[in-house]
Amino acid sequence: MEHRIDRIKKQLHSKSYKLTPQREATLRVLLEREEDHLSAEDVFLLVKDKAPEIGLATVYRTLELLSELKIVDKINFGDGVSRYDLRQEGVEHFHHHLVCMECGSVEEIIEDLLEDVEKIVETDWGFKVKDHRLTFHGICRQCQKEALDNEEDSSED
Amino acid sequence: MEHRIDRIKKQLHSKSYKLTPQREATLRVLLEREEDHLSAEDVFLLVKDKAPEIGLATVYRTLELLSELKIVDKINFGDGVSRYDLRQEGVEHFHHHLVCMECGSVEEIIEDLLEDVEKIVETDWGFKVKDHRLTFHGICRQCQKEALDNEEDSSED
DNA sequence: TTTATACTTTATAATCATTATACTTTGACA
DNA sequence: TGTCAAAGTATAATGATTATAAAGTATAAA
Repeated sequence: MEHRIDRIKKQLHSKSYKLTPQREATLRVLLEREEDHLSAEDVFLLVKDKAPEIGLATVYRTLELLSELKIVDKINFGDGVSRYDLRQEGVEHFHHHLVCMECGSVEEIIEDLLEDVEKIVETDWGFKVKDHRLTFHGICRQCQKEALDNEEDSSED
Repeated sequence: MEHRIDRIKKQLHSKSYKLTPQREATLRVLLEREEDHLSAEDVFLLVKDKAPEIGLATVYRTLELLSELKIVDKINFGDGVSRYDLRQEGVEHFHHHLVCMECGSVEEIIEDLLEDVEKIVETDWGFKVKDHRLTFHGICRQCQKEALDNEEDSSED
């Protein structure tokens, strides 16, 4: 983890930003909860454990900064809150999400499934793609299973 | 246009909703500005011209209703406002968008580019896809052209 | 034509995420 | 040590959306 923080520190310095204790605390939270999709509020509460004197606005500013530098991705699943997601190292594109309409869980897909689609867009529409956001809405494996189980139950009475 | 309104009226009735004058006025605005991506506020202001007595909350509720019935799509480009987009008739899936990072223009792609990708998601992740949202961020044809022109200008001095 | 019932709409207030403001603190460097 | 700019804090303000309460409206039975 120290390694990644160091790397990010360098990224900040290269744009003449500093890695202040507050920013570091925020980063550590994001690193520790990498698999989650935390809202600004979530991040704030978790950072508060490490650095209780931090303000909400600072967390917002830090997340905004990290987002500008493409260290995190700011995503929006349409539930009214922005969520912040650490970008995989070395992966230059936005990853995809599977949002379950039943339980609200979010899975990630790291691999790029869109290379072919991007080619089509670039040639057919003359649009130079820089980034993409792809979200599937549907039913996750777990919820499909549960739906099936319930069906079996109800057919037994 | 009357034809489409009639069709939508039937869709509403089939779920026992009524096409009230307010709902009709809202729909007409959406039909007239089909190529735009209007926010609730935009729709409100435009509907006010037709039916000045309408309230903002009614517009929100109408858009929410139309969205539930899949007559419009509620989209979010991350600018803090939801936008509402009439769904093409007979097209059962969400369409895609090309958002220009330079001029902010939004182009639409109606064709489904994701059939293959969805198959992969369903088989590899066991995720039953119901809908998808795909947005590309990049530079539109027009802005690419302008950038090129400027480059030529500056190389002339 | 009344009356009952269930929807709709309106206006306004409330909510909630996010941002702006007005200080205060910190830390590098002269 | 003193100065200055970047960062941070607390709090207020903003702006999109939603909830609420009161009033209106259509429909169908009496």
